[in-house]
Amino acid sequence: MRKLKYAILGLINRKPMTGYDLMIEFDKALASFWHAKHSQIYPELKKLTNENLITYETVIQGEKLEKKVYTITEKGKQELRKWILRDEPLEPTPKDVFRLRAYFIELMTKDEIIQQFTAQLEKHQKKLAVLQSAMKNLLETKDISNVISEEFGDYIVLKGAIMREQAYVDWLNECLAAVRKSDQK
Amino acid sequence: MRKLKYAILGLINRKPMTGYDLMIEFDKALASFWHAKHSQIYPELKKLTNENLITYETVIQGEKLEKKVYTITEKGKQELRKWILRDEPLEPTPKDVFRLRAYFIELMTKDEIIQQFTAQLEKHQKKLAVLQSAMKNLLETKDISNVISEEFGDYIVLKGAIMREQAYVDWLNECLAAVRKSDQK
DNA sequence: ATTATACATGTAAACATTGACATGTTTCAA
DNA sequence: TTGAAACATGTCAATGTTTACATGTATAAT
Repeated sequence: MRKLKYAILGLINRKPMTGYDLMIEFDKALASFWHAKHSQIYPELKKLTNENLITYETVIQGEKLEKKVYTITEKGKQELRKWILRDEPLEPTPKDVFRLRAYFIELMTKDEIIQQFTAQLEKHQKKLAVLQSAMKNLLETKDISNVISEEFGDYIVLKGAIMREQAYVDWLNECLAAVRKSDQK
Repeated sequence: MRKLKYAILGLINRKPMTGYDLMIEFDKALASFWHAKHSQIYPELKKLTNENLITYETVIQGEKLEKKVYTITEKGKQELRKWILRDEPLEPTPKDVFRLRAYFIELMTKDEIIQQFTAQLEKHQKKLAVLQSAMKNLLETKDISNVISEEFGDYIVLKGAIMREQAYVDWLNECLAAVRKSDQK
């Protein structure tokens, strides 16, 4: 499927970047739906260069530090455009270790269940708060009135991330309520 | 992390099973938060056997078809119990190809955006309907009053899957509404 | 009887991803 | 000025996952 290929192609299409820049984008803008380590990014950039989907220009930073600024080629743009319009079947549901633990709830005592779910709830609430503040910032600094724009892309994935986290928090709260009101040990 | 290890251990702990049974469980009961192909399951069963976490008994099905029914050992139970109580940091958000496409929305025209989001919405609505009917069935056939039971485990993960799908559907609807009401090409 | 589907178990190559190893420069604050 | 953090690029081994290869039995319907 080469999904990383398209993630990189899409980012470089937005604007020319180095491998390091890509790494930062994966950790910031794309963090709520994608991730890649630099050890995966650099070899993929080499591959994409060999396939003539991107090219690079070496730029000197300061005195002698070399960096490679990658730009998408026409061929790259064509492939990216073809990919974005593909209609593929729904992916299998993503793996979720906490749900796996939750499924085997019979292995815990009531106190342990409450402790596990509370800890998870706190983590997701924190994450939700971060996303909400990112949204506040986005709405203050960016114009999202144009639906066919990078800004609108930024907006909808952030909105989606918030709704997903909210659903997770709601679920954890419902589980906790059900467990707390039960009259078992 | 050996997550598959614990998924298998947890399932075999619920009741003795063959590799084939596990495969079916991954596709049915665990489908909303885990998956594994038989090509991954059989080698892992061998590994767990070598580690003395499970043992098997060969059973003849019909005339000569041999199947291996695996049972968890005391050691296996101990490791499983230790795992379920671990407090680990939040996993990175799962990858989602549709969100990746959505992020690069600037590559599409308004009509293409509507077409893409509508297709995705239909798929998630179908999935949601399947989950809801599974829930209806679960509530009719199982007693979930005991919070420390396999049935309650089945219930909460199904509930979580429904809430997650509902959030996805809501998100897609919001995106579509925003795109439709915009007055661009 | 035949045939399709489900049951049943494996291996091997390719691909995707992570974690560790490896190195060096630049910038900014104390 | 010195030290930490950020900038910058790579490789390699191990692990995780998918796809394809490979084989055979049992069961239920036609």
